[in-house]
Order: sequence, then C-alpha cells, then structure tokens
Amino acid sequence: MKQEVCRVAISGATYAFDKLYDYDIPPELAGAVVPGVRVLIPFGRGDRTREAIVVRMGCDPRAQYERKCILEVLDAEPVLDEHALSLAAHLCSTLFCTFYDCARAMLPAGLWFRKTERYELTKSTTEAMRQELAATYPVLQNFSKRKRAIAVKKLTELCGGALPEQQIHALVQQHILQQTSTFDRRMNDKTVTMHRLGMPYDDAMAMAERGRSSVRMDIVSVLAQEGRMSRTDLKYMTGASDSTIRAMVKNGMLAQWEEQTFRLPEQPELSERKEFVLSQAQQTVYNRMEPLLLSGHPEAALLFGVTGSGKTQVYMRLIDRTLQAGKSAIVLVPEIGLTPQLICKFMAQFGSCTAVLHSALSVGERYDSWKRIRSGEARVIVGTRSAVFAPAQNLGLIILDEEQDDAYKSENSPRYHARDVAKYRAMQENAFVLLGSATPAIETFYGAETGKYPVLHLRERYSGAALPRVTIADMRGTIQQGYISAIGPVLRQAMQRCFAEGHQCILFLNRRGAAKQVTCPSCGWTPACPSCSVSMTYHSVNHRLMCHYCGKSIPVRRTCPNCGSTHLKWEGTGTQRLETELQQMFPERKILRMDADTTSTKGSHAKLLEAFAEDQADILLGTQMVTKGLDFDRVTLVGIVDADQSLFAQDYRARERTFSLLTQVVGRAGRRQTQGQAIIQTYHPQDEVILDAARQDYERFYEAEIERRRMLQCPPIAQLVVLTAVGERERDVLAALVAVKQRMESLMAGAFSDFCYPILGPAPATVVRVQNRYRYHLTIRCPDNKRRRALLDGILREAGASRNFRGVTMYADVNPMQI
DNA sequence: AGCACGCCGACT
DNA sequence: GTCGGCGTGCTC
Repeated sequence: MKQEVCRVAISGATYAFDKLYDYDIPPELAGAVVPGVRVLIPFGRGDRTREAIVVRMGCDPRAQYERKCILEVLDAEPVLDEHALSLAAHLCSTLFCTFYDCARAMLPAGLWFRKTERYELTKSTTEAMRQELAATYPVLQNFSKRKRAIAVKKLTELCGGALPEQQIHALVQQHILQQTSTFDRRMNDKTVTMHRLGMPYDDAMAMAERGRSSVRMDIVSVLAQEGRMSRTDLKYMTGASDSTIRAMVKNGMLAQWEEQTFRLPEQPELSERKEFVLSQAQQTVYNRMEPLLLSGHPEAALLFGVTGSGKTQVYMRLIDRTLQAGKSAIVLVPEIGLTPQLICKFMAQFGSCTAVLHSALSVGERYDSWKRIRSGEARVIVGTRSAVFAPAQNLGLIILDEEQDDAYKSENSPRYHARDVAKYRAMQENAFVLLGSATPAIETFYGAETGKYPVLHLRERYSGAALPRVTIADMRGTIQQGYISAIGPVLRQAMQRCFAEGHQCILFLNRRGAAKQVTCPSCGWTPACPSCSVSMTYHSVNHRLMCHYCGKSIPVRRTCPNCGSTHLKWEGTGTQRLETELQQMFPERKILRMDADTTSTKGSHAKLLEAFAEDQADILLGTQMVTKGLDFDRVTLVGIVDADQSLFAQDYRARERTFSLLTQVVGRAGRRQTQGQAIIQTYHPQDEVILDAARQDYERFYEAEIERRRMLQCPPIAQLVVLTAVGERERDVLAALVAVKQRMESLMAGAFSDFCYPILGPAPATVVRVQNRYRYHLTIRCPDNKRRRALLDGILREAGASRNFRGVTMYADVNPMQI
C-alpha cells in the first residue's frame, strides 16, 4: 500500500517560514488524518512537538527531503471545513498573515489547547542509575520510576523557583530523562480577579505605613472605602502594578478570589414571534432582495436607509425567508455592547435557533455557540466582526449592519475587513451579502455606482416621522460675546425650550475619551507618558493622569515639575468637565454621562441607557457611544458640541468619519411623532462636510469626497499597502524601512518592472512611540493583483528572516482605516 | 521563533 | 587543551 502523506500548516510560525510542510501518516492514524483536523508533529532540528492543521492530503511531488511522521491526531472531526481552509489560504496570501493567525480568528478560544511540558525518566533508566547520577545531577532526586512525568512548572517549584536547565539538558542528552508534552483543553469560564482587605483596616494601614509605600496606602484606603474591587479597577484607581498587588496578597494585606464576569442576560423570554408589517417602502426593497437571496448564486446589495427607516425589520424578514429556504444567516453588528436592543429583538424573533457571538461570553459559552452553529442547530448568528467566520451550515445570507463602521476592520493580524470576508464567503457558498447603512462607506457606494451591486433605498423614516430640523450654530465669536462655555447660546436656548416641553436631549462630544489635558501656562510643560509619545489626560474618577495607549497612570500634580508654577491649567472639554458645566447651567436637570469612564464595567452601558429610557435623566451626555442604535421616544433635541473635532485629522478618511458621525447623531432626534431638532456647533460653518451633514445629503457628500479620493489617489480609487516596522531602537526601525524601500525599488526596476509604483516614507506612525516601541511606515499605492502579492510576500519573508533586522518586526496592512 | 552547528576567547 | 560566547542557516 502506498505510504500516506499530508500537508500541514504549523502553529507558532512567523511569516518568514509559514508554509505547508509534508508529513507521513503512520498507518494506525490513516483514517483519522483528514483536511481540517489538528495534529501534533515533530518540528525543527530539535523535533519539538508542535500543533499543526492538516490543510490537504498528498505532498509536494518534487520533494527531495525526508519526511517526519505525524505523532497524534487531536480532533475526531475537522475544525475547519473545506470552505474555511480555502478562505484561510486566501486571507494568508492577500493580507500577509500566517495560516495560524487565520485559524485563531476562525475558531473559538475554547478549542485551543494549553501545552504542558513534562519530564520523566526514560524506560531504560534503572533506579540504581538514577541514584548514582543524582550525586552529580541533584534534580534527579525529584524523579522516581513510579511517579509519572513532572510538569515543568511543578519541577521549577520543587527546585526552589529556578529550573536547573543545564542538568536537564545533559540528562536528556544521556537519555536518562525525556520530555513529553500534553495538550489540555482549557475551557475555564471567563472570570475576573477580585480583591478586598485581608485584615482589619487599621492593621493594613499600619503595615503600609511601616513600608512607607504610598501605593499600598492608596490601595488600602480605596478598598476600605469600596469594600471590594476587581484587580483591573484597583489598578486603574491607584496606578498599582500587578506585582504590588500580588505581594500584598502574599503577605495577607489583601484577599483575592475569582468571580464570574458579567454575561448578557440569556435569552429574554422566548416570547411568541411578533408579526410585523412592512411599510410600503420596506416591502418594495424586500421584494427586490428576495430573488437575490434565493438565486443560488453569489449576490450582494447595499441597503441605503436613512436613520429610523426601519432597516432592522427588512433584515428580519430576509432572515425569516432564509430560514424557510433551509439556510442559515449571519448578522454582523459593529459592537455588541452597544446594541443590546437589537440583540433582544433577534432573540425574541428567532428564539432558540439564534446564537450570539461576542466577547462578553465566557470561553466555554463561545465554544458552545460555535458547536451549536457547526452542528446546524443555530441558524441565525448575531455577532461582531469575527462572527463572519462562524461555521454556519448552508450559509444563505450575511448582513453587515452599519457597514461603514471602522470596527469591521481588524487592527491585528489577520488584518481583515469583515465586508471582504463576507463577500469571499458569499462567492464560495453562493450566499447573499447585504450591506446596510445610513451613510455607506465611500468604497461601498463606489462599488454600487460602478455597477458591482444594486442600491436599495429607504428614503423615508418608518411611520413617516420627519427628519430632524438641523441648525448650524456658528461658534466663532461666542467667546467675545462673553460665553466661555462649551454650550453656545443657540444650543442653550434650544435645551431650555426642550426641557420646558418636558422632553429629553442628547449631547454629543466628538472625541474618543474624556480628554482633558493639563498644561503649565508659564512654561508650556505638559505631562507626557514615559513610554508613549502622547500626553496624558486627566480622569476625575480616580483623580489621576492616564495614558490612553498603554494604560499607565500617575497621580495628579499640583505644581509644574519644570518651573514650579502652581497655576496648572486644565484644558479641553472632556465629558467630565462638560458635565460639571451643564450642572451649573441647568442645576435642576439630571445628567447621565456616558464615556469610557462610566462604562468601564460590563453592563454599565446598558444600565445607563435603560435609566435614560426610563426617564431618569433629562440629558444624556457622551462620546461616540451615544451614536449607536439608540431609540428614545422622548428625545427631541440633539446637540453636537464640537462638530469640528474629527474634521482635521490628517488621514484621508477623516471627512468620511465626521460626516457619518454627524449624520448618525442628528438622526437620533425625534424618532416618533414629533419632529426633532439637531444643533451642530461648529467653528467652520462653511465647511462642506458640516453643511452636507446638516442637510443629510449623502449623495452630495459622496460626489465631493470621491473626487477628493481621485485627486489623492486613495481608496477606493487606488489601494494602499502600509508596511509598518516596530522596534525598540528608533534608528534600527528607520534603517530597516530604508533598506526595505531600496530593495523594493530595485526589484521594481528589475524583476518587477511590470509592477512599478511609488513608495512613500518612511514616515512616523500617528503615535510614534507606544510602550517604548517606535513605529514607522512605508506607504505603497498599488493595485491588488498576483504581482503585488508576490512582491510583498518576498519582501516580508526576506525581512523576517534577515539578521540585520533584529529587534524590528514588520507587517503589512492593506487599506488600513487609519494611517 | 527556536534550535543546532560552527568557529573564536578566557578558564581548569 | 575545553567550556561556552553568539553569528548563521534551517525548519517537511
């Protein structure tokens, strides 16, 4: 009988040596080795055991090397089916990532195994030999013939904290000891480490004072106040490090235990399916989509519906039809935490055949969902970005809600866009991709315009509510009029009127966090993070300065360390400061603030929204978070405090993001009978983006923007590949990029003369230094084709293998969201 | 990455 | 003489 062979992708490979390796299949494993199962194989000179995935049967026919043998098969059934394997291969070649990067994105974490390395005496070692050798190698005292293998961790402990590596190495060489590895399933529930004081307050404080440790004293007083706190929060509040807390647990000052993390409430009552009636407009677009869904070919469409036009009902009807046709559907949402209302609707409608995939689930829960999906039991899958990989059986429909959202692009390897993956899957599995948005991504609309897929419009709000009346409030000159406030006179009056009518309002701050910077007016000093090239911002909750990139925090200073001035200035309109200001402006009104600070604990987001919906506050104040999928009957006024903030970022998508944001926020006003009002405060009332957003005129915005993209040669007109280098030594990082640029240019002059495009850079990344690592990049503006893949593949493999680039890692990102 | 092999300095 | 430094090249 012919010797069986297969080709595998190995775990833990870098891009430089990530390729298929051929292995023999021992006869006893013959039936068990099929494409998609994970196996253990010996790899490298040292034949260390590694995990691998069988990608296909057979081998490289021209192979002249000797093959090794598969050791073990880990799965009874493939974890990746044929579609998934070919999708992974496609992602590797287009996104320049390793096969295992893809596998990690596609499979639930609960499936991964933890490798435990153990040592044991070899069979041929006698007790006499062991005793004799123990004189020279004391580590042998821990072993006996009867005892099973000892895990490295245990052995380290037995040897007093340090593993005697030389001894072990020598003993392995002499075939006295051998290493074995086992892979244990880890399915631990997601838990959070909690702390409280481990002794009475006075004793703990005395201990901390004796050690003259201010951090410990802080920890003790914070815990005395709060009683109990998670380790994450404790670190946030006090700036303590893990090691400090661990030491305090060890000496008894703190107690520690594990607690289950919050989970989304399991299915809200499996109520009877609500029959809903589609409006005329909804029915019209549904009628156009149904044939696409049932065509049996790959299809796509853009559902372009203004905010409040009832896209969700159309989705529901489509999913219903998909299920009737015996197929399954995947619904992607940008961020599950922000759309609890949507999830509940789906759960209520499709009940037990729904599976939700998101990060708040425990590892075990996610694994269970994955199994339910793979078995075909769950046929409606609602989830975030990575749910696009869900092993849906007989896939018929993929919906991307709010398809323009940046959250659909992965920030780390594999750097995929869920929209592209959805299209690829649709292509393979003859499914229908529906992109839904009120402000489609420029590239999506471009695709529709160039005839790749149809656009279906929902131009009116469901139930005929009018779009809000939008006012642009010119903020120029308000300071001269005596208003130093962030709330200008126009918005202020509108708010007063709104409250007088007994309504609620939403105020939107156009920035990421509660940014509040500290500066010294006399010398210009500003606190900078010691490990990142950004300044630190003030957080009132813990009264500390924080770095938003690495999370480091330091206590607030009263004096400038540079010049000694005691008049430090607190700058910027963070949500926190605005809250204070609003409270003074409207003392009798209740304000809910929603930002990274107030929603740091899981579930607090939903609680805040609930409180607002139940009328417990008059003003909802927040950042990006208030823009998503909220639907409140009594909100008639929306104020955008600082519309300009995101307008002038230097990257090419800044205008698009601003337009989308403003349009979404404006759409939050008046979703029922009453016509709402939106007020956009700006210092640039003439800017086209502001004007177009105020008019809610997407097409006009699109025309201007696509023209800009054409001028700038940016996506979707041209494509960008950004090569980033990261390393601790700045000049090494730059040198590596200069070398790579030269190499590419010489290739483009020679073997790749048919693929010659300008290379820009090296340029510093937006934040040059993060956690003491410098990042620079090259930008190549070139089309996506075989030649590009070949060129970049070669470059990245060379760079990864080269010794000259030690300490510098390099990766490519295709059409990144931010440059 | 992680490991073995190989070729030069300061030790028993 | 040898133990061990880390530069180099390979991984089916």
